[in-house]
Amino acid sequence: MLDRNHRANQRERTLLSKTSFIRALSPMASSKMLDGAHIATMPARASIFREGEAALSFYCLLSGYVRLYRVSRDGRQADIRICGPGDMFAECLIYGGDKYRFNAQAAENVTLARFDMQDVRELAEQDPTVAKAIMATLSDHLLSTMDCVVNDRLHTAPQRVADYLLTRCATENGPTSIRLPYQKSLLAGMLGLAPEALSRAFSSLRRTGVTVRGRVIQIGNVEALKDV
Amino acid sequence: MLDRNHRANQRERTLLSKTSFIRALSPMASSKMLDGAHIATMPARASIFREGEAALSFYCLLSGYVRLYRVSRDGRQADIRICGPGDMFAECLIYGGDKYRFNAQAAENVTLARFDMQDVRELAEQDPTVAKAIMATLSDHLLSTMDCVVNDRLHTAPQRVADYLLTRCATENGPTSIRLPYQKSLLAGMLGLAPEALSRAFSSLRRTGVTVRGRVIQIGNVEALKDV
DNA sequence: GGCCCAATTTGACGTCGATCAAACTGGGCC
DNA sequence: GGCCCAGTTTGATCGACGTCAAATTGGGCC
Repeated sequence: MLDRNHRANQRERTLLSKTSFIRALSPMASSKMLDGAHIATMPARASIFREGEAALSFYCLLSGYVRLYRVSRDGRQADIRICGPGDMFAECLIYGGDKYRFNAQAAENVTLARFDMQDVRELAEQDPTVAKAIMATLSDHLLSTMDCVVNDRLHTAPQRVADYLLTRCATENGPTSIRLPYQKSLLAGMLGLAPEALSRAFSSLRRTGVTVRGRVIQIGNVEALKDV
Repeated sequence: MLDRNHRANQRERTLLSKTSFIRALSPMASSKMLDGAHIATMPARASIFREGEAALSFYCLLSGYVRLYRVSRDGRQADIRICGPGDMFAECLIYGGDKYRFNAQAAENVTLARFDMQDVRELAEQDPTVAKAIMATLSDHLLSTMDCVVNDRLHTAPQRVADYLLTRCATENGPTSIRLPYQKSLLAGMLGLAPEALSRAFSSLRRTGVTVRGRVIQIGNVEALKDV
């Protein structure tokens, strides 16, 4: 399951220190967290944990993308969140139950830091900056999951895609272009769409000046996307 | 907007003390929270706060139901969560930004306790039980919002209704009956359905032994609902 | 540069749920 | 008990998206 599994080396400590979670900690707490981190690399499609397993650790992603999803009785999958470099996941179980509530899978080769829940719980009791950082992360994830519900319920496929493109645009107006950091099928899942529906949404955005070639998306006019 | 607005009296302090949030606090923190609570009653349909307003307070509901929702550009509404007695809401803004991110509206006559965010932030720094209780609440809300996304994406209307009924069933098997605590249109919204779709879902569940008369739902066999 | 295979796109079709309009009902109130 | 009206149900229609199958493409690799 785990390719490698070791304590964080200097390079990995530096990467971790740049994440918003670790940066929010006091120097003392930060170094305790770094000392407690276990680093592992996993190949694409590997399972990180499964729904129902005992939730002993939570994770911080250093490189690659991870898919959090649940499976229905008839085998269909629904993505809950896609995590990228710097994102934490399963932190909702620090005070939220003792079993994982969804599956986590590497969407490509990934490097991740694993933290022991119990250790962090104890750290949070002693150092208020730890509790504060956890609360900030939980709030952030809660708000974006709420956004997800609202998007699903109010927007059509082309609108969700336009929204997504806007969040990843550097500029506020005019033409620009974006390179997707992952496969389209992953993007489809995070928008709650079948890959075919994403493809059709892109092609319906052609009239709005959006051109797709592989992972590169050309946007004729950012303003125009705002009123899809 | 606010009918009454006063400090919590004995009756209200008792109600508040029974909520899972307050019960998780140390005696000291608990009494500070109760002292800081402002009680208000509001009539059905009244707005409690709107998206974009400065987020100065969060709330704990003492009686009635509150709808959290967002409005799309073309005026359609999507419910994010329905809160009942004992539920907290807008607590995700304690460490999650300075503006409300959704609207809150009384679904019927409600009594609610208002807490000053800044006061509670300070309390959380001093007393770890406060931070712990906030984290537990945030985790709980995050997990149930994730459930909501998954339900929307994987289940049809009859399945969502069956799920809902199962969560509110006292018994594990055999026949039973349930009384909805609110209007069907509110239930429809929380399941992400139009009222018509909820009605049709109920009528499609008749073949599974579900009978509806007003707010009373008769269930022939709880087991049967599990494999809708 | 060409090959190859997985990823993506396109086409055809079915189903689910939104919407609008009209009929009905149940529960609060006198 | 009867009235009344908001809330709910029913009917008809439509658009959006999922699914399956087949065609196409792009990007990694030699």
